[in-house]
Amino acid sequence: MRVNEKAATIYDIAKLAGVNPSTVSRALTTPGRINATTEAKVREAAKQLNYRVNPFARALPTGKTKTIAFMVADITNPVFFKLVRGAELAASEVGYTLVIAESQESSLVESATLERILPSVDGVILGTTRLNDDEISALNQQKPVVLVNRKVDGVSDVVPDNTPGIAEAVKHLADLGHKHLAFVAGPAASWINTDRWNLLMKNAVELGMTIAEISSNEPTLEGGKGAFERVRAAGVTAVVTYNDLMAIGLLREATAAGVKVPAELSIIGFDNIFGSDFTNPPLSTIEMPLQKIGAEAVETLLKSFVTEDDEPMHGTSEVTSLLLRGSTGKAKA
Amino acid sequence: MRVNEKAATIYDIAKLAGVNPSTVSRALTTPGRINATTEAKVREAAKQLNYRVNPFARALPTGKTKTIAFMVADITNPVFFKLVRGAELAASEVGYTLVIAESQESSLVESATLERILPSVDGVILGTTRLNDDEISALNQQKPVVLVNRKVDGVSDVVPDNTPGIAEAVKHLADLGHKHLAFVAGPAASWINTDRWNLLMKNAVELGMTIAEISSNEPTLEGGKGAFERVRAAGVTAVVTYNDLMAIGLLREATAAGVKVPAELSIIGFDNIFGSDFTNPPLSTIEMPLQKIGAEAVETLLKSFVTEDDEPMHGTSEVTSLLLRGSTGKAKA
DNA sequence: ATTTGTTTGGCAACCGCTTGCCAAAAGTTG
DNA sequence: CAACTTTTGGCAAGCGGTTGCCAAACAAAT
Repeated sequence: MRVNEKAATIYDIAKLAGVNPSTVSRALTTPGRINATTEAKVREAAKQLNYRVNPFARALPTGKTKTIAFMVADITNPVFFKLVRGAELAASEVGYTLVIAESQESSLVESATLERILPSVDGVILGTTRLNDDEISALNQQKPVVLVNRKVDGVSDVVPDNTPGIAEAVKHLADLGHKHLAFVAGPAASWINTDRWNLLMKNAVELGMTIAEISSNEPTLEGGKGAFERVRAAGVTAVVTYNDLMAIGLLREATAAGVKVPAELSIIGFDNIFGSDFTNPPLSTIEMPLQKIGAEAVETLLKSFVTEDDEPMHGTSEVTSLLLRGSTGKAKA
Repeated sequence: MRVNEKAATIYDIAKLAGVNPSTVSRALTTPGRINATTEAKVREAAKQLNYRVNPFARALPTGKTKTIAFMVADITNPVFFKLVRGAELAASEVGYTLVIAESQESSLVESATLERILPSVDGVILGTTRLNDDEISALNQQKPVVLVNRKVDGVSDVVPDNTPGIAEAVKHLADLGHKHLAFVAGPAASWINTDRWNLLMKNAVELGMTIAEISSNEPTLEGGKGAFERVRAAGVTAVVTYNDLMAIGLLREATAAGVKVPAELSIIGFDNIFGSDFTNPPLSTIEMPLQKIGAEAVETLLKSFVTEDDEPMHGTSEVTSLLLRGSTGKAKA
């Protein structure tokens, strides 16, 4: 079933066009280096033979693979879909191939996978990583690294600007008459968790509200569910969660416990993941421009391929914004 | 920031171990071909130099890339998550790398992407493809292809066995007293759409029910929403949709129109996608073993790499089953 | 001890493309 | 028209492995 005729090489083209293989190579890769008519002749021959460069043969002498690795902790986490799509689009647009790898939430698997994959990529994007700062720095010594939603000294990153979205959200809750908020936190070590909490706190205080941190939760449906009791205990009327998954877990637990959302409790999530509008009521959330972030991660990486100095780069922060649906309402009197 | 010492090669190892490079190559790749003590010496040297084969150098003479392409129409479609994960796991388990590519629902993009990626992979899995049968056959001439949820003559495939899930579902609806069903169909050209419809029809008729096909719908939220009016017009009490996305769209539209689910209308979807339990009521659905299907797709592809004959293979059908949640109920009297 | 068979490991060609170097050809300049 | 510069394209040496072929070394058999 497989056709056996081997793919055309530059030697075939050279023969057909009556030139040296090196001329073919140059005609195809260094426009201008070769006389225009010769180049045209070569291109014509290439087309005729349906030529396609062998990426491996090319990678050997150059060391450039035109491939980028995108590491995520869990492919099935909907947060990554748009991230991956943005990255994939940006990569394929410039002829790069994206290989996505899953660490299965394990730093061991992640290291092993990276180890295996590293020789065949030009750089790596760490979508979510289980690696610690030192391991990331070490990795960055070997191949360019771009971090998403995290910051490590000396390593490039792209993170969202949570400021506007959070300001809007807190303002919105204040306008609805809420006085006491809670933040259901995610992983303590997470840069973005800290950033969100700090901004939330700052904004809440500025508007004269109190805010409590419900800490140490798995960033999952279960984590949100498990935080419900503490949210109630905190006696707040509105809650912002670390992410949508937790918000949905919390929402369902609230409903199950007979607590009406948004009448008795307002909930705002983060990310606007797939399905966050399936809930009843649909979830209000602070949207992250995930696709743009994914795209920007590869752009940043691409830039680092050509840049000379080793200065880490920081993506121009993509802005978040509040997406109002049905899970917020007037504070219970 | 990048460390410059080049990676160790088999030549470095050869020098260190005092043998010929070819011996190193054989020691590392053909256990047994070389004297055990020599092999140990080589391995020791390799470890000492922290050697890692250059996959490109290896791919050049062998033509084997240890990479598989996984094509999907839309990365953000939740149906693919588990499919991709299953494939990724199965691939990395045997040292293969999976590159996922998105066709953006366009056969042009798909062809172009395939064109670009084909030289660097050993085979391709078509998760969902916009290619027509001829194009698929042509592709299959060049590199081994495995089709998911579709069948084309002469091409390997892995498809689920919809029989048990559908039998359960129809039985379940019959038990609830439903007499008149509808099937909200997906893409007419889809193998799996046809398969589902045929089975549904067969089962419904056997149990003495009527079933109407609401045809030609986009397999999306919108498609489901748009089918609502026709579902009502059909005067049925229960409906099975081509997939969960449509079921959710239909469910929401029904709710918006004041039609109670499941009291007035029972709904069953297909796939058990992420978020299908977020709805109110949570969606009952016929679950597909997507992760297993993904894994099996790569296993099938792997097998085709070693097999001599060109016979297409057909994955042992993974079985579907009914997942009952809250969207079905007694037929309205 | 001689013949025959089996291991073992070296040699060198090759996979397909890139690129530094160089000489021939063509173009400029005074 | 000589001297010099620029353009053009060929030559050949890699890039880092793999592998067919072969000879030396060793083992088994007569």
